[in-house]
Amino acid sequence: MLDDIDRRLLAVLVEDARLSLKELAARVGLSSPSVSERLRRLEERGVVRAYTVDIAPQALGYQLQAIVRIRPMPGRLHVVQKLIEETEAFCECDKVTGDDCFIARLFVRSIEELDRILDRIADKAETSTAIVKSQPIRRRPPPLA
Amino acid sequence: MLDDIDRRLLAVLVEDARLSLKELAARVGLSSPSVSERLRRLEERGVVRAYTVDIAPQALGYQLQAIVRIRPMPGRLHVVQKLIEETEAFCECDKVTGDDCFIARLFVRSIEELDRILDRIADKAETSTAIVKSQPIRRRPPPLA
DNA sequence: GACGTCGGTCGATATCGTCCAGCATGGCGG
DNA sequence: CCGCCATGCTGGACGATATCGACCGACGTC
Repeated sequence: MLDDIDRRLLAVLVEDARLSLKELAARVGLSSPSVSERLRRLEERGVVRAYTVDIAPQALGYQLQAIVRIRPMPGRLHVVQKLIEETEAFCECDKVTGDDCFIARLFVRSIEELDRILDRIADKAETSTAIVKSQPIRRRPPPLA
Repeated sequence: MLDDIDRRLLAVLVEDARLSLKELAARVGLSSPSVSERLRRLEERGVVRAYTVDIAPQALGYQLQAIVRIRPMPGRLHVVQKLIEETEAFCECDKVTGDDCFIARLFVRSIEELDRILDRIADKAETSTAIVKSQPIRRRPPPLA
């Protein structure tokens, strides 16, 4: 599905998605129109979902990051999901198998803010909160091989 | 720290980090040299950590995503952390407070692969695995406001 | 073996990025 | 209160880059 050049192209873009076509072309050993065409097709096929920017949460004042496991009370699943989605501080949420229905990541400016947000869920779900102390692995794509 | 234009710039870049300076300039109502200078400073100050590409894991053959909580056995913390870091399938790992020492995200091609990877940790740590069924919120930055 | 398709290069032209000079604004000291 | 400096913006010129069209070669099909 992806050939070797596509993979190298993606690997380069993971590092710097703003490189010029010319530079990308040089890195993978093609001409820039070819690279342009390959990118177009990767986008079209949905391999590339988006080009985006990685922003340091600290720079925005978010000093705290928490991972919350959320188990809605019977019959409250949809209400809880909606509440999570509408809370902007939740920056990632997965619906998973097992007792915990949702696992979500939360960025907050303070413990008080964390408490305030979790309080709003407290009567509809049980939550277990873990504060992030460090990130041995910060978001990376799965191996391209 | 960040003014309104910086925030709008970041908001635009989150959506498409490959837009030209000219286009970015038009979106925030400045000239392109100004935008260029603002980006340079956002990068310099560490607000922008990187420009990157969001790749669909399915396109690479990763059909399964799991979230694993990992509790190393006494004295095994560093060995376990090293093992996690060296396993490329772990694409995110946070060290957290609480009983679970690590919470990690794993991309795999099959249940067999998941089993194989967790087996390598099994004698050094207890793990609880949750398979991701859907993603109500897929990675987004915290509110820029 | 001829033909169609796909993916590539090359060169011309349009578009964009960068550099520079000059100008407006806001904060500060005399 | 006024002048001065620092900062950040703009516009235009010029070099760099993207895009488009024409063409080429490899490969698979009939």
